[in-house]
Amino acid sequence: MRKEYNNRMEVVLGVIGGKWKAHILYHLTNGPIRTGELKRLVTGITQKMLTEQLRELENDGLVSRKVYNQVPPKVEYSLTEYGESLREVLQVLCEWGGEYIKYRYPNGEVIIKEEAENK
Amino acid sequence: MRKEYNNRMEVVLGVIGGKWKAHILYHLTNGPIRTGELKRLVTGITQKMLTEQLRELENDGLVSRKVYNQVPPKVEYSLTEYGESLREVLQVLCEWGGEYIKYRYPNGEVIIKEEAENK
DNA sequence: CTGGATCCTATTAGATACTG
DNA sequence: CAGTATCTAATAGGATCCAG
Repeated sequence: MRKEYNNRMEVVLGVIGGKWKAHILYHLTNGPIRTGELKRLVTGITQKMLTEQLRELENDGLVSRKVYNQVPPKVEYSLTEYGESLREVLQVLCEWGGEYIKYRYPNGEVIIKEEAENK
Repeated sequence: MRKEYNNRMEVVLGVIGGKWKAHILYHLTNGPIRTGELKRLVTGITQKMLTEQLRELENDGLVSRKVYNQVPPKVEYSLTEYGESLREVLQVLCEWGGEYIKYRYPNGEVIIKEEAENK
């Protein structure tokens, strides 16, 4: 199937767009992680969505899936070598997010839990 | 309404996430643009979605809307001063998109029209 | 017990027609 | 031309089931 894109933004959104992917990838930048842990970290995602999104990321070459043949089952996801190239991109996104909150809610009306914890 | 985020990625996705926003903002980085032109550039978007997304971006302080009181109507959208801070972020995303295509389709099986035109 | 699949419902996006 | 309203189609969410 031959696909055409109108511009590079279409490419990016095709690969890491949607409601969950950037979020999943963001957590994967901290190293390999098991399904359950990932599900816990990506707030609000369902098992179904998580599996679907991970499969797509695998097919796009950004994530690899490692199955440990044991009971109880253990599956770990991690960034592929090429997936690592997203680290910087995700970092830029996150930084902007942090600045945005400061800009819009300078008096701390809105908080980011992960950062509040580090105090 | 007091909102809480678990991390900065949630913030970013809340503001520029979804199927269309990054795409719209990307075109706005080229300067003020009329509704119809924007609709033409954001491939596949419907009038309804375009209006909805622009309203949300307005409410989040990233986009401003200027109405010219004339017949036929003319409305122009542009980035706000703060919205300009997204320029760099969108740029990083686009660059990654360009690299990704080269990596996955090194023999040019997939093309990006906007770039093909510049040859 | 963990990871994943399936089915059904709820929510959101798309298509079309209409108004100022 | 820009925007709204209504209806339909697609997609996400929830509950439940299954395999190892």
